[in-house]
Amino acid sequence: MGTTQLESVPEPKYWHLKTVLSEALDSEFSVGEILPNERELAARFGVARATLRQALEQLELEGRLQRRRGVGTTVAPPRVGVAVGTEQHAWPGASGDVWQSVDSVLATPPAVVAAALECSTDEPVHTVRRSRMSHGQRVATELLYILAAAVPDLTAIDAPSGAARARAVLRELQHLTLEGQDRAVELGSARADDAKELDRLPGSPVLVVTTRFFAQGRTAAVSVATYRADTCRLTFGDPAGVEIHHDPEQQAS
Amino acid sequence: MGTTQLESVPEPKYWHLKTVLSEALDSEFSVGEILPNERELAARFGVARATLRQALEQLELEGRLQRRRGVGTTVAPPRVGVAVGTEQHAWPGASGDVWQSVDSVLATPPAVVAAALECSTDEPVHTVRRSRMSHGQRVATELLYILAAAVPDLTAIDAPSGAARARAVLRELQHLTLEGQDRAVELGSARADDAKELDRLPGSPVLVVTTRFFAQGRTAAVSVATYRADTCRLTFGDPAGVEIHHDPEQQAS
DNA sequence: GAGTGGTCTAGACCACATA
DNA sequence: ATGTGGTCTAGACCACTCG
Repeated sequence: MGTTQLESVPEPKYWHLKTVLSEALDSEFSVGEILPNERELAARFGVARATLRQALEQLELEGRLQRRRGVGTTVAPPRVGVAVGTEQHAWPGASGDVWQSVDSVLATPPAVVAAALECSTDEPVHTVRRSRMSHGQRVATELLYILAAAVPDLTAIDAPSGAARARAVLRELQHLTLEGQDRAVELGSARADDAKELDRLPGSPVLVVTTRFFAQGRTAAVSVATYRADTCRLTFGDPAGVEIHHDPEQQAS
Repeated sequence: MGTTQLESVPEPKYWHLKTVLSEALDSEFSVGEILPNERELAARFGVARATLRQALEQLELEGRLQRRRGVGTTVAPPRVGVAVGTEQHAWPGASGDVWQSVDSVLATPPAVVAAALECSTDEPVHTVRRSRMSHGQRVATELLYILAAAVPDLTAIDAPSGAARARAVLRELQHLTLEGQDRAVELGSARADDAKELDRLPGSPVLVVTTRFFAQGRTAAVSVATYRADTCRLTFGDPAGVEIHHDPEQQAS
């Protein structure tokens, strides 16, 4: 029989490509090194550029590559561990908080937030914008919604917005008794404004951490934090060493 | 001046499409409803199918749509909340555990796991495969690696593999004192085997939850759990109501 | 201005589910 | 057998960065 055993389950080209590239990254490239451009790589592997890009997209999703328009594709460093669960049972802005206040205004909440706060969409909330750095890079942005009714003394504040106002809101928050909190993580895609601040394109994958803070028998505040999914590994609970040399990313066995 | 103000920052077509579709989903479709097929939709919006697909991909990533080859595209139900942090400080397999054992073998660990376990790649580990259901759907698969040295009595077990063996391994584990644990969440793409079990295509986005268990002064076990990112919202900490009506997914403001 | 990645097109064929 | 989404191609142009 001249017919050799054909691939009974032919792997998609981009999948195979991804495997080959992944191995090449491990053995022939070092962190920060720049890869040949997409047209060159596609030609080298004998595929269309779109197919090559499909493989690159997955590798970027897994945190192996970093692509920047006008610059090129580089080998990404291992994901950084970012502690999310350590400030257990403390209000945002408590001492030791790693977030930096950017701005704050008093406004009505978007519908989704109003639902989480169990309030109507026309009840005023303080909206605080914060950002978080890690390893010299901005890794997350946050929108913090605080029921205006929960921090009544704040009406004395004059400034209508600004970082100083944000800090004043958070300072006021510390006087409340935190009765509990709640956290959820899910996949999302970056809104235009978050993307810009995180130096990513709109739509790039992010990990959305939603935290609800309970006080006075109700949900008093909600935080929606948006982390870069490509560069971050969120860590929880008992801290400790943060190693796992290279990250347990998935890949064809 | 005849020149009207042009869009100084022209939005990509697929981004605009995504916004339009997203609004249509909210107002004109109900959960489970099937959308027109891709060729039809592309024609209706006057774009190439590839462009339409780019929009659909993002909506699927955000959990708004579900696409199945040979079937069609349907409106996805809201993401289900899946508790991840409640069994705090208990071994896998303890009473109340929501995971179902599937199989177990004694083998040498992959390099990444060996690093997490701080052991060499030729030290034997029990590898237990488990899966997790929620709301009638399989939402996660897990590979649990347990240092063979940590459960020495197990050598008495005869069966070389199988679910019964898996349960025996976990039963043995309960005798150890759990000294602490460690958890991390990151984005990954489904390996071929996990994808099959989760009824997804290889490479689809998943949330990878890595848990390390400490006993006898070292890392005694490591769990790598793979959750469907499209359908799951991982919840942590103090449980409570799991509401947030529709999910704080990101989108063009 | 040259070179990069990002977007978009119009087609083709394939794998899969269903009737 | 038909219709669906998934893969792939070969081109074009655009937005961005940098020398």
